[in-house]
Amino acid sequence: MAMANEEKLVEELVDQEDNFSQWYNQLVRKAELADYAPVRGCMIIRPYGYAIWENLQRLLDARFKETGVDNAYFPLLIPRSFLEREAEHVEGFAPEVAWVTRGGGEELEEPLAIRPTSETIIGHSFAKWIQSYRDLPLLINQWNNVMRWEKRTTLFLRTSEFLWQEGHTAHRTHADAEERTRMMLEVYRSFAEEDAAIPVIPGRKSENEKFAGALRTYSIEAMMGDGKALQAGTSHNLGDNFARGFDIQFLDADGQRKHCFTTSWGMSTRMIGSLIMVHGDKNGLMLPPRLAPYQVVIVPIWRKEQEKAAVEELVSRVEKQLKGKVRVRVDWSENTPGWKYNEWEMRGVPVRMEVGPRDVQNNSVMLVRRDNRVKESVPVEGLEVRLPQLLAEVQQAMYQRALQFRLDNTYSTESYNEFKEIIASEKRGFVRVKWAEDSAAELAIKEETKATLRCIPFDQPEGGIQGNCIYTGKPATCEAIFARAY
RNA sequence: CGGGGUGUAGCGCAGUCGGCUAGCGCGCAGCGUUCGGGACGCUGAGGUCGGAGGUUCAAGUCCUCUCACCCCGACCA
Repeated sequence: MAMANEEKLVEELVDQEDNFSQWYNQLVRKAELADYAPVRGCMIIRPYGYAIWENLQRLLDARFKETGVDNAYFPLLIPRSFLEREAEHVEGFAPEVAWVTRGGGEELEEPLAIRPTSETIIGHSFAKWIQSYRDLPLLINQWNNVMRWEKRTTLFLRTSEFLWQEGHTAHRTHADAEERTRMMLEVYRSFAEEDAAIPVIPGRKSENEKFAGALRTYSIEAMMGDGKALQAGTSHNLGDNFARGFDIQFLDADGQRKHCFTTSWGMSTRMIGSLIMVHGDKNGLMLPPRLAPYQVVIVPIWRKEQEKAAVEELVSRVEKQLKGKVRVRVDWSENTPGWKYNEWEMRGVPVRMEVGPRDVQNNSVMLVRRDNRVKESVPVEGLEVRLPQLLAEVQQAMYQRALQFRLDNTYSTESYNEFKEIIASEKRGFVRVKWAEDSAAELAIKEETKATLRCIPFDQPEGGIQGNCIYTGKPATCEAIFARAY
């Protein structure tokens, strides 16, 4: 008997519609993704949450390596003088840097910053490593932690310490740097859409929103389940700003000494927050199969001891059959089957496999999808074919569902009054408007509506823009997307 | 960092006008019956009442300070 998809079975979880942020916070903790730490603004990532991170790392790292990037590791502590070498950079990060001022019981001569990001200390190394145009491009990534002293924190979305990767590259020409910046944004886009099943809008950040010290910042923007926007990855073209600050020079083929052009790009544990808010529903998490720690949870069912023995035999046979093909977890705990169904749905496992006496009799198993609770009985022999197929279907359906949600909550308007109504409404959403790239107008809109310019999407109308800026009335130069953001 | 709120068992909470041995539900442990959508009975373990100081014969309860978390702002790839 199939249950209605709308039926809510996890009673303890508040409704998304009632209080989205409370739903989020409860879920992070009930699903055992993370916990609050004894240190203000920091979090403890629990094994289930960390397993998602490991899957993300593995898939994203492979995508980086396909583009020729190598991994390395740079120090946690950065000399103060380094941060000060790029004027905009220091100004942008100064308020949120944590400092080490004492060590070994003594005051340090030069305070050390706990890295908020590593452009500076990596720039210092790049200057030593790069001598010739033959040394370029230099393509480095590091998986690490960074610290930014945030005033207001939320698990995964904004914590004082967080895990991420930061890629740093150096190039011979500005065009090469720009190409790499866009290439890495495309890596993020494909990862988000194909692995995380999160549809995103790639685009360029406004001057106000760009990275401190960057020439240009690109980002992918995703819509969360409450209609708010979340920046899911960024890629910066740093021009020669940092190369000049750190003397990253090379001798070009023409015999001239020149400054490099550098880029940096990052994706963080915030992505896990994004997974929760994009895919989660009233019953809890819904994890895309490619990132789920367990793709299938087996729930054994039995009454009598002899039934249990037969079920055990079938379960172990299935486990062996799927080993190395599908990530499987068997729940042998003493909870009732119904309890397990709810528990693993809340924790977002994409497919549940029920194995009971009836299945033993038929030499089959019952598969149930997390996303729509559709059940199917599958013969054991076909499992290692059918299951990966089903997981791919779930992955695709999750992407489509998220995309449809974003489309349903994306608006286009030429009236600023309507713009304000949409942003102020319950569903929020993205608003796409004609725009003249005026920073003062952008700040005014933020002041008046709390909406920020998320990006100027790459996807622009063909044949240029007709009409005027929604705020200033000046001739529009592009279309821009505004939204309330996390 | 401003305004508001909350801190009592792992989680969620009650605790009246300051009063005697600090309670309830869930969870946890043991035993038994259950088991295809969050089963039940019995027995039991678990508390420096966020922390410090004060008032009092007496403080979970009143006062001061402090810390943490939540909500709203300001701030923030």
